Amino acid sequence: MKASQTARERARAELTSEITRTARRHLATEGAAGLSLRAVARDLGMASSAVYRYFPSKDELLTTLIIDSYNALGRAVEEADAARDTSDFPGRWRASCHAVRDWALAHPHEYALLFGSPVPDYRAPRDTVGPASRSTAVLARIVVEAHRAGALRAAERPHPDAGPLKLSPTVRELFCDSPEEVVARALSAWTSLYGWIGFEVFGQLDGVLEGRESAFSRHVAYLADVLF
Amino acid sequence: MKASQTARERARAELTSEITRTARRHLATEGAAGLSLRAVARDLGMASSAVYRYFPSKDELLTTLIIDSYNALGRAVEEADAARDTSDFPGRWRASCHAVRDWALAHPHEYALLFGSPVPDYRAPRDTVGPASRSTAVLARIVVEAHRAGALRAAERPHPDAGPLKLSPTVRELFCDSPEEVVARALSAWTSLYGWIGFEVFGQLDGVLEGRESAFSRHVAYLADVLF
DNA sequence: CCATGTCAAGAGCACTGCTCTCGGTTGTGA
DNA sequence: TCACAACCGAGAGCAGTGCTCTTGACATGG
Repeated sequence: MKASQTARERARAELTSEITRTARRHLATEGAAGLSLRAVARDLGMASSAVYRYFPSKDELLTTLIIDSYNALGRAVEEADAARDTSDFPGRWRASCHAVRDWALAHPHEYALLFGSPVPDYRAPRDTVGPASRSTAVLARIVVEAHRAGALRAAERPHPDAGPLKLSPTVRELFCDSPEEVVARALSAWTSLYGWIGFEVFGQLDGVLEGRESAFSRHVAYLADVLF
Repeated sequence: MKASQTARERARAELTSEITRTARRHLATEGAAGLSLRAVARDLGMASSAVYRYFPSKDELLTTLIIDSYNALGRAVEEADAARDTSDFPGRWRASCHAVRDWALAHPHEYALLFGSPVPDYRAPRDTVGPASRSTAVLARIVVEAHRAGALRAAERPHPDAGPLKLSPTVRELFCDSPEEVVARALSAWTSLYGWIGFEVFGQLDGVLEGRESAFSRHVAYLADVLF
């Protein structure tokens, strides 16, 4: 019952992963907009219609690519964070930020797929939210643990003209019992991180400055100053 | 010689602007990827091939749309800045930041065209760099003038582990004789501003928090703290 | 008044996502 | 063992895209 079904299903799983693999290769070279089901099928030596046996639509294929990319980014950040001493919160912060940037620069098209202009007529299904929050969860954890260890100055300097934050339950859970000021500063730093990286990946910094590595380090240090 | 040619040329100019107008409408509703020359021609009741008399390629049409969008954003920011008292540097900063955000939220597809994932196989011609820097120039001017007026604390707190910035001549000119620390902090704030706005426009903040207006104000205030 | 240059339109090419049908294979329950 | 059902690949086809080339109509200027 197992091996018998496996004959077919193994071939199916094989071909499915083969499709995603070549699709990922196309995505990395041509970009999301240039990803063509027909081209993928052509590379695999099969009819374009056959691909639809494995992915009911291009969006479905895109979804698995998105999930894979989120996981790849998440893993990279998790590893960078884990490589540092647990109590070295600024070091963990810097390492995680650089991990995001390194991954983004190494996989610009995947980064564009995750954080760039949304693909038209594509609605991200529920399956993506888990992997999507993986890298962000690392950054949030660093902030929360730093706050618990008393290594965070953020909470001590609440901003005067600050209205209350209306956070979603998910985010509130991510930050546990951290005070609002901490969450607000973390949100600010989070978006700022991706602002720089996005500009760098999308070429907005192209004619602006060289030596981006050290300039980015400075940026991350400023963000850390807001937090730690 | 003038009026005679004008008969033809006026018709040509008329149709050209008519094309860009409907193209801009399509862009605003469908997005850059959904912009179709054939659809524009259909809306105008003419053959698709006729459009190519006015724009040699889709990229060319896209370029004028990009320039228009950059100018619209630039004008919005310039007006917001001009509406404030010249010496109220934090106020000008806040107003300009909010102007960028307001324009972006009002024109999400145009924003995506300017700051989102680059359009595949599209290379921005030189004509775009002028309008592109317009909105950024406003922010830079605020920082420079604040520094000259001695209203900038940024220069007083240079960052310890900071390598030298290798700026392009254009940017160096934009910031005149401002010290490196000021430029670095301005760069950081600039990217952070667009990081938040990009996340908001592209839906990254969708399930994260409500009351974005006040949360954004807080973000801008943090950025101001880094600068002023 | 006629040659010249401009223009819109149509056909056509190569490409896309996607659907449907037609055989062929494979797996399974009777 | 055999038949039936499920699955699978290939091909044709539809509607759409950007873009090119040719054709015929029109206005303009010498």
